[in-house]
Amino acid sequence: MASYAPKTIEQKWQAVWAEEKTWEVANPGQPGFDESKPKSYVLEMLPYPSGEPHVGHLKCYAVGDAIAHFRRRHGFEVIHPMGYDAFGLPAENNAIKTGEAPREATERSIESFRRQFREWGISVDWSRELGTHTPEYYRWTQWIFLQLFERGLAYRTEAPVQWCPKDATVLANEQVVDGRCERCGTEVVQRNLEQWFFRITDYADRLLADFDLLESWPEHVITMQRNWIGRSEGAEVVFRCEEIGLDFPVFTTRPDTLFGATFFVLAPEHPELARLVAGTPGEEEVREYVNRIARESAEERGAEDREKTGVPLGRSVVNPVNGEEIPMFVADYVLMEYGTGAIMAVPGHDSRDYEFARAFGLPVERVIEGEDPESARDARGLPYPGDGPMVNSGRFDGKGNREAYEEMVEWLASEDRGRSSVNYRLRDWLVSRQRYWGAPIPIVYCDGCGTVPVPDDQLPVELPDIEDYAPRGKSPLAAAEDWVATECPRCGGPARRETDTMDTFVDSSWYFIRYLDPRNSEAAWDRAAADHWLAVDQYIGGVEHAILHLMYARFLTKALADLGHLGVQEPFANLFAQGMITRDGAKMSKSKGNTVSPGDYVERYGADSARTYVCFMGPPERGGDWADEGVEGVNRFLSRLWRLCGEVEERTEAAEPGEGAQGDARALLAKAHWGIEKVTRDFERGFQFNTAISAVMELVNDAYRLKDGLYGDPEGAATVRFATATAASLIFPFAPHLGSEVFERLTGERVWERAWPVADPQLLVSDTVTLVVQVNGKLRDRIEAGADAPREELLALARASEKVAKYLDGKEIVKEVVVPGKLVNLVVR
RNA sequence: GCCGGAGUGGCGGAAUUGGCAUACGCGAUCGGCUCAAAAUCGAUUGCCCUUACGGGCUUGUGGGUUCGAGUCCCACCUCCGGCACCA
Repeated sequence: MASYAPKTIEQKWQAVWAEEKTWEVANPGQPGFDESKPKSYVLEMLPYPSGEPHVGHLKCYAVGDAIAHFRRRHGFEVIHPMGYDAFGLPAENNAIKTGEAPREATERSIESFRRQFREWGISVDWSRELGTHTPEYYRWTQWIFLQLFERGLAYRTEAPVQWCPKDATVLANEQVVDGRCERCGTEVVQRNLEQWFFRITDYADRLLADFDLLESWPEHVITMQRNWIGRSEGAEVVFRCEEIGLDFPVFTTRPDTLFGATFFVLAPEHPELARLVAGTPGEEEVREYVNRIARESAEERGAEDREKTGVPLGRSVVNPVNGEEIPMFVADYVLMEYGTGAIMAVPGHDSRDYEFARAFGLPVERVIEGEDPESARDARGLPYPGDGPMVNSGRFDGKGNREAYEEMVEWLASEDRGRSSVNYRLRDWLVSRQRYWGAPIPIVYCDGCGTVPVPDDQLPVELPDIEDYAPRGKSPLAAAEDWVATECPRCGGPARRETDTMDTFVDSSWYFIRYLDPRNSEAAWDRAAADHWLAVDQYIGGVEHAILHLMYARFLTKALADLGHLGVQEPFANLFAQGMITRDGAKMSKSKGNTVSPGDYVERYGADSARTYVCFMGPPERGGDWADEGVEGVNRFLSRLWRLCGEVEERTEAAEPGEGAQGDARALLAKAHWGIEKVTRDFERGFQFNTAISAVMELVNDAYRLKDGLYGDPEGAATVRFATATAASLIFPFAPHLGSEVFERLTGERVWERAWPVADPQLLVSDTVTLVVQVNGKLRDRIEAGADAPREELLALARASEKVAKYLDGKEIVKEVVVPGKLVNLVVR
């Protein structure tokens, strides 16, 4: 038999799957729909097609495909689609550099991704393939935008955004890393621009509460989202500046410390700042400070060890609880983006306010007694963040601060000077981009009618072809005059199109629904199809999307459900976050020159080896370092299985082993059933593919060790054949081509049409066990014993052991511990 | 600083409920096959002492619980990831 030639085998089976459309599934009501089977939606995050797929893709799709195969063979109708998140910056940046249209570069990348995914043998229903950059797709992205717009969930307003001066464009928050432009490394600055937003903050509480609806998500992903949403309960309290007659509300989580407020701080961006200081002696100094802060980058302002700075305003506000006048400051440690952009400062109980008070010589007052002055920063134990009895707080003195909290809020509400309030770190989702390569926002501006949505029957608003992609502070689309100038859909008068495009996260927030009905030209999806397949039963992807993509998709699902278009509240019932593959301990990057191209390994060792290796290198949820020797090792194992198959094919007849297997035949049969049990359990217990694969390796190793002694008798020969076919069946989810080939050669059947094997429980237990004998907890002997031997017999065996005897000599046995079927521990003195 | 994850051979990593530590793979050493090499098949491979027989030690560190701890409890150290002046 020829040596293992993965390419031949892989091409053979890929052709079968493509011709027979093996992995295609029908929707309810369509021909071929099988209503007897339960459905399972297995989905990997769709790739952004840029250049070639990398090892992260290989791992993601290898893991997802293994799950899809496993579920199919458990009787599920598995939907397993594929598509491309094809709008985005890299293609556009390439266009700016080379002039090549983003569409062309993108189509080329898609072609390369599609080819490689087919070469990997991923079991995809290709009839559902989609690209988010096609008018057939983004027409419905625009429709979703309009749905949100009509319900007030999409709105336009002026807001500070991150601006990269070098690229002359706004950046998404996620494109700003440590205050710098991800692309060119330039420090970003804030600018105020008219922007479109989605009202995700309306859903903050439901996004938190509905974690309860999820079946299985990694705890750390939920925690990251929880932190991102950043819900804080507290109170809004109004401080009044009598001099100019203005109210300043603040948000605080500690209304119980109100009596300790000794000053008041506004953010440098606070809109009332100019009015407050107009005509005061300090006006110039305040303006200089504000300008200085405005010029600073986010990186400088967020620096870890930054000293507290600020300027007094020469104004004061009145503390509503005690009528005290406290001085106002402007300081950059107060952020305009959070709360009201103003704080009451309680240096006695807040470390930041304390630092500021120290720097400016402001009074520090204690209003809660601490218990442990020892651990505190200054002699009086301040600032003290903990609980305790109230002091210096008027009628609240002596009460517990938790109790005072409630009463203080009630009292403020009755005086109309405050109320309980909840604040979030989460901001509304800024979805407009001054970019070309995205879905145009379907809005028209008319002098007469204002902001007018493009009617559904005029969708899609197609992205026009342009010549110059360079950003100039506006979307490159603004230069496409013919396209911008349009008619108002409402009055028919002259109007101008919105020239911003949508954040690509919008595209990828609903693609998993479009897969369910991808060719529908009448609607974004058929409700019955969506109801049948949703939610996604198993979602797989990199943990780098733990917050943004997953939260946006959750939000959009809820919004669409509220609008009556979906019947689920959560899109992804189960989430598996795969770990990142590194090379020489470092993240792969072109600049480091440490990238691994899956194509090279597929070419050299075959797709089965590459796929199996990424599943074998360690627990898939953890990262791992790519090692060429590791791929070779897996390739050796698959070659071994291949050679075993060839030999078994020649030397044995097709047969099921009988009941009466003895000796080595029985041992090998038992090992095969152990392997079935082990692989099945590893799948069910969180996709522990590394140990599943090692179990198949053990089975193949045992077959090699025992085969020569078994070929002679028919029972033994049948057992070797069974063991080899079982190994093929179990490795199939990881190495589908070789699994199919070996299984077909040995059984004449197609492995994916066979149900997943079930272990015979009788073969999982053996008649004898190795009894471990310990003296004082230390291993002294191992003895073969009957599996169900009673306690006395095991003790007798243990005492009879020569190796044990010398440790008992002259000692008294004070305790005998017997774990039936496992061990005896003799405790001596 | 806060939140999460992890520390086991030369390396990646295994270890049901507290019961044989180091499965499987890599690497290394030796042997069969070969004129030779590759491939392959087989053997050995945690550390220390010992010619050997055998013995001792070992899961980041230090304590504890237990007949028995990689696993449970307490304290600490290190590394990785996320968030970070969020009032």
